[in-house]
Amino acid sequence: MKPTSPPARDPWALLVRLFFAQRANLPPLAAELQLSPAQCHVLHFIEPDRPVPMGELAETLACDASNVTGLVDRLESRGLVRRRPSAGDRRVKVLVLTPTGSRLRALLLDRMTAPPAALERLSLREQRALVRILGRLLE
Amino acid sequence: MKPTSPPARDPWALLVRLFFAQRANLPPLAAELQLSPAQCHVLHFIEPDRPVPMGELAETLACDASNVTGLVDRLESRGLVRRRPSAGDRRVKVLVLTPTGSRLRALLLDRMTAPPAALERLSLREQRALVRILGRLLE
DNA sequence: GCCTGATAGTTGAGCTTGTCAATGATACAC
DNA sequence: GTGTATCATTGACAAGCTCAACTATCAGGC
Repeated sequence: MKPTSPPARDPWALLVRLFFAQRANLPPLAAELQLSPAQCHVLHFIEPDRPVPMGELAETLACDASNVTGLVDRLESRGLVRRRPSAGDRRVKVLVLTPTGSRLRALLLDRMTAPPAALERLSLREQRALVRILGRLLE
Repeated sequence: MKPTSPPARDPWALLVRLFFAQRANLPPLAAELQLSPAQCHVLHFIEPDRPVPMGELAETLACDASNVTGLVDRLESRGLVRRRPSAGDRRVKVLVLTPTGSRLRALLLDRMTAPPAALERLSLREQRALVRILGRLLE
């Protein structure tokens, strides 16, 4: 007895299931690149040539600022990221990728966006529809 | 210059972006239910009336078995989960939800599957197409 | 100029998450 | 039976994470 389905609930429930099913892929991928999952998130968020204030990173990761300190400490000690003073505000430090970090990030993104086999089974028409719909979700 | 797009790569890249954009929602939701994100994953995976061997949980979470031990220890001490001996194999222990755990899980799923506003903006036609395509991805 | 209050990042304590190596109990093949 | 593989646990330890306290800086009013 479910005459009227709640609006937009079914597609989202499916997406959540897809998230969880896909979630297990990150740990092995991270291990392959000698990173932790958390470090992958940081690296993923810092685009080359777009310095990111540490506070913005904490907000994006939905975690405490002091956590970002340690996270960045470890990435910096491995030469993947550098802290630099911000031009306008001397309290903030912005994060930039080193060349090594930039290369590792490219590798990470490449691996992460390798589509699972199930996607290949979709017809071209379905793939295009999916791109269009997801584009609207992300805008 | 990208005349031919690699097959199935674009839709997956979009899905990955959606994963990351949505990822930040779990920590606050978990905190609201007095759980950690990891505990949410465990609770999410144990369906009521479907006992799960601990080893299967470790595999699904892509983590070490000893990690599951601690995770379950804390959930069990809070009365959300119980360990029970397996009928067929006396080495394995299966996990079952307590009534409390079952209620909390239902609450969690309800909150998790509350669709973000962006989904409401899709037309009914698009929502149906999304359901159909995602269903094929998950089968 | 000088308070006052807010903000960015760090530090230290303490818990949880996660790994690895070793262990005890059980299953299974021979 | 004996040997070997498997399941869960334990202990040691690194990393992730939060909270409270602290320093340095900013921004507003006077």
